[in-house]
Amino acid sequence: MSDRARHIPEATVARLPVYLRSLAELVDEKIPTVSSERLAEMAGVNAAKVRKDLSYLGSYGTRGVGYDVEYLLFQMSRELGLTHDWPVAIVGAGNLGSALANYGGFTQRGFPVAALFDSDKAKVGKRIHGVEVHHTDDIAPLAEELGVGIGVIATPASAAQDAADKLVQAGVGSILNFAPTVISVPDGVSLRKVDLALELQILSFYQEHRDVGS
Amino acid sequence: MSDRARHIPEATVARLPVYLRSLAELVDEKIPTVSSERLAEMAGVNAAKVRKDLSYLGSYGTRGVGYDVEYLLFQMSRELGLTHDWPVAIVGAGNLGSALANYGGFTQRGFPVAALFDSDKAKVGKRIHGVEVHHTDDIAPLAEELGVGIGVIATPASAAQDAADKLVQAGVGSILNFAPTVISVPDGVSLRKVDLALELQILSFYQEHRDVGS
DNA sequence: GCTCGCTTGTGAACTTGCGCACTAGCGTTC
DNA sequence: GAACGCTAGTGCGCAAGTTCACAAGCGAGC
Repeated sequence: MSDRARHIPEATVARLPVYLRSLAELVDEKIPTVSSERLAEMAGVNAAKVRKDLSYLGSYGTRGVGYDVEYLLFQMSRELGLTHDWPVAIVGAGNLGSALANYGGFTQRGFPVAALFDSDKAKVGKRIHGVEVHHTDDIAPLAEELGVGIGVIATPASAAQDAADKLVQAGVGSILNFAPTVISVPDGVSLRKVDLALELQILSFYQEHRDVGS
Repeated sequence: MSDRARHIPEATVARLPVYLRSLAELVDEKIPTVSSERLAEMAGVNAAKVRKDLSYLGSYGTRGVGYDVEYLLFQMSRELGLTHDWPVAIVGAGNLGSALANYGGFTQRGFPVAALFDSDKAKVGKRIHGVEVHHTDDIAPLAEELGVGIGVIATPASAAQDAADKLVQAGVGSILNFAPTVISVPDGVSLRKVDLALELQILSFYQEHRDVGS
């Protein structure tokens, strides 16, 4: 119970932010306690799954009553590492990179854009949403100096692996990849991807194979 | 073998587009055949997994040789339903919706933007990237008329469920949700989500819990 | 035409994740 | 203060997915 080293399953980790958002909504509505059933409904999952997921964080519920919304919110924020900011570096200052830098919700949610990088020297020196664009050759020294832990890759596919390598070299431990390609990182570096075309193609499959029976 | 109704596991379906992209690269490089090992390396997965995944499509490989790149590419495109276009409707003509409509790669990959919808009457009638913005009240008749099978939700969280309901009512069978909220759809409708904040929070967790041991 | 190397296809063990169903235990009511 | 209703926490069987390891079988070379 007291050891912080409990291993939390990946599937659970991926759901925690969903619970977090639900809890934030409940706080807004000034609802003091919530049952696993209610939370499950809000998060679109099974109630038993909610209880099991939350039990990995500790025993924060009260039997017969439910979970204290604010307390659980705090504990979950702490577990997710959201009690402090995570400066991010964005590699690629094209359409997507600029859009991400301009998107205010980034900073607002505790992920301020600390630096922007591009390999195009014509873009270096410009400012996007108040953040200066640096050359990709300077990723390592700058990202390290700014304490960047999370890197975002918004380059074309062809430049993505190089960007990832440079981010890793800069000591970045987590990468979010928007480039439509597979990139590889050393063990110990977390990697997640967001790929629009891929999502649409998956939906295309299910659309193509819709139940012909009904 | 011959029955097309084989059930393909979800996890496999999600990987098919990755293989597809790898195959497209191989075609560009004029490489005629590929082994499961090579394909696995390109897709960033295990070779046995590649073979099992591909076996769900049929026996398209040749022992001792590998897979014929072009033939496999064709079969996979067919299975994914990518041999024809899938007109999509985008709900929400704000920052994200506009960006998506402007993003050419959409049409280019066989997912032309057939219609744009917004609940703001001031936006109705305007054209974005050549596509007229309609009112969300007209989703049902228009989407049906245009043969839209896939809907994209790019609204604020508060409007997302309503958008989903209207898309479903219009007969849309697949939805890609960009709104940072959980939405529910009836059985038989496919739903996938892309959530930036969620991805960053997941990375934040792993960043916060990085191995203190090494 | 036989042998040998190579690669697919797949049975089977194993791992992870899910969800039921039950127990533990808090708070309230009488 | 005893009994009851309600909800968290969890053990366990089941399902899905992954990986290993091997048999099947193609093609090249002699």
